[in-house]
Amino acid sequence: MKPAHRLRLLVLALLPLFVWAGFDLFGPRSADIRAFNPDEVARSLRVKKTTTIGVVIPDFSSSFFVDVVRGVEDAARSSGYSVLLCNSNDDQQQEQRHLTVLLSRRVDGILLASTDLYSIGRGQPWSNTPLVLFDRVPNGYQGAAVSIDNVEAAYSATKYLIDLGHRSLAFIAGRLDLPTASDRAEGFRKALEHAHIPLRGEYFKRGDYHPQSGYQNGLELLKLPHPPTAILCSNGMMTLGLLRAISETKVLCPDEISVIGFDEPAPDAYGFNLSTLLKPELTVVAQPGYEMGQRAAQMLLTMLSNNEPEGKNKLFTFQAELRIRKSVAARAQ
Amino acid sequence: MKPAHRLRLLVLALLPLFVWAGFDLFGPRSADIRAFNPDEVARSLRVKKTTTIGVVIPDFSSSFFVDVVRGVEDAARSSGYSVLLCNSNDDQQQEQRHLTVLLSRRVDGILLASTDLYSIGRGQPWSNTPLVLFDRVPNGYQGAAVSIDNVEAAYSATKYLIDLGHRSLAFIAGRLDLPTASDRAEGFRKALEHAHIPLRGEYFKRGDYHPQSGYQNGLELLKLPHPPTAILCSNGMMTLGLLRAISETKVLCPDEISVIGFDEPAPDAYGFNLSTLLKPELTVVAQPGYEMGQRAAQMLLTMLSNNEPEGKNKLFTFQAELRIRKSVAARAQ
DNA sequence: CTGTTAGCGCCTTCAG
DNA sequence: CTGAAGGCGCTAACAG
Repeated sequence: MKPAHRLRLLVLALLPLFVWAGFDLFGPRSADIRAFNPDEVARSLRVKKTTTIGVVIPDFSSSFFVDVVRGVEDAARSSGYSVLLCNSNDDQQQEQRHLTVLLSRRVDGILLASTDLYSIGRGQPWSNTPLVLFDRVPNGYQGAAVSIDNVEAAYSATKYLIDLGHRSLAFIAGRLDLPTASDRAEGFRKALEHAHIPLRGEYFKRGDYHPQSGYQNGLELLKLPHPPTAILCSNGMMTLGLLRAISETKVLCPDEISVIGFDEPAPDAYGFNLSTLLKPELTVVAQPGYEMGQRAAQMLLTMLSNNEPEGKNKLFTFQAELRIRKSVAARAQ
Repeated sequence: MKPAHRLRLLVLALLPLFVWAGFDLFGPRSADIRAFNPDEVARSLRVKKTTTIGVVIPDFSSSFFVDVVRGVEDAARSSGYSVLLCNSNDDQQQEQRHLTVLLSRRVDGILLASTDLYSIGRGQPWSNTPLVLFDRVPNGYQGAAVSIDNVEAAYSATKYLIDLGHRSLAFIAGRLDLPTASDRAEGFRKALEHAHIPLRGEYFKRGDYHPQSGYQNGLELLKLPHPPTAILCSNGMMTLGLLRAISETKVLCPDEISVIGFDEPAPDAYGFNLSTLLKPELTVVAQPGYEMGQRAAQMLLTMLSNNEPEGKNKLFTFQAELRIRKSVAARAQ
């Protein structure tokens, strides 16, 4: 018998004595705040599970993505998961690097709004870490994803403008290699087509989802010999830039130019939103960012607990909501 | 000699032969995209270092904290660190739970804007995980922290109002148990005192840093028999609520009421900020959130690389900036 | 049912 | 310089 064994035996033999004598051996210890604090790293190594999910967003300035992350964080936390947050800054290399890091850190799953969908479509050799795409989902993607119907969203916003009498409609598109951008563009085109309104080339602007391009394209539109009477702008950051352009050129909104933006340009705060306080109060197509994040996380967690690395063709589609405020005016024909 | 050894020996003996014969044994493998993807979990366990930092913020709706996180993420990433993001929702229990989780996950360090400074002041038995406080730093805190001089910031904003002729000044305070809130209140009081302006009790409102309290307190102030001519509001979320109250009551700003808010109510986006587009364009005391986050992360990383768990009394203090826009009007005496 | 052991994948040390 | 072994802290499997 080794000395260690002998000692243990001794302790065990004496234990009842102490207890009987009334010593509170365990009370204070278990009441101690730092009770027992297991090493999750070691545990993760052993059980091959980190209880951590990685989320990669392309833009941390965009309140839409911040909302998504809020939703993800809430859902993850309530299931005991932690979230590793990565910002790709809309840079493919960064995104790749982030994904590599997440995989090497053995996250249990990944939530991704990709800036480089080509590599997703190609089917990355991503081990078999479960993946849920959000917001940016390739058409026909065969996997778990959450998104909105961008064609429909842009279509109905455009139709709203047309129904109010607008015939000179401009569109500021995002990066057209992204499905969100091309789908919104398609929705816009479709609505015009259905109303038999020709689309003038100079009214279709191609931006990149960043504020400057909204500003620049806005300026160009406003300074056209025949400026449009309404502009649909395909994301929140560009809308910011567009509003700036409008304010600088002193064009009156909505009197001279009507505007609809995609996304609230500021986070929803307990029922208030800054859009309400803008001049003019901005009419927007609002995506339920928080809910999308929550949902995406839940889908991922379900995949994890059911042990199904492939999301079975599940695409959850949310409805965008046209929030009518005061940046759109009716137009006499 | 065990069979395994024998096999290995054989392989080693034959290796040169294959190489000599021109077989490219390693080329394709090392050129493979998934090259070698080490298990960071195992590595972390071995080297007792996770290259991960935890950051705990109290409010994910606040664009100030989002800015901070952006800064943290950038700094962390550029040093190869990942960040575990936690939102305490201004709830002490959540915060405790998050901290416990972060410690059990063996993060290398923690960045914290605490909602429960009492426990920090008490000196938590936090192992010796390096900690950098940001934004919310107890007075006289003996550790690494980054913050702004809140007394000074509120003082100079108040002085600005006084210099413009205002004598009926109201203040909407945050949670006064937090140093940011009490310091800003103190700065406000000091400025009045120095100008020999008495502080009327009904002009000093106590909020909780959330939008509703800005709304509620704003409403109360505006409906006073003798309403103030200017309001200083101590954070961005409450300012949102206040603006809402102003807009609902149709009190004219800045003509009837001047307003200064703390923090930009929306994230800075490449030089544009929504404040510029609000009606009225909002004058604010802006904290450099992004820089604060960057700095806090850098301080932490330095502590890590120098292996100094105690930040040596280092408090880095940023300057807040009064961004004068159009929500403040001069007042004839 | 309790107590022991093997090994997760890596790095560091030490032997050859 | 190259290769083998031990062990980080944990848990699942197994032995008593």
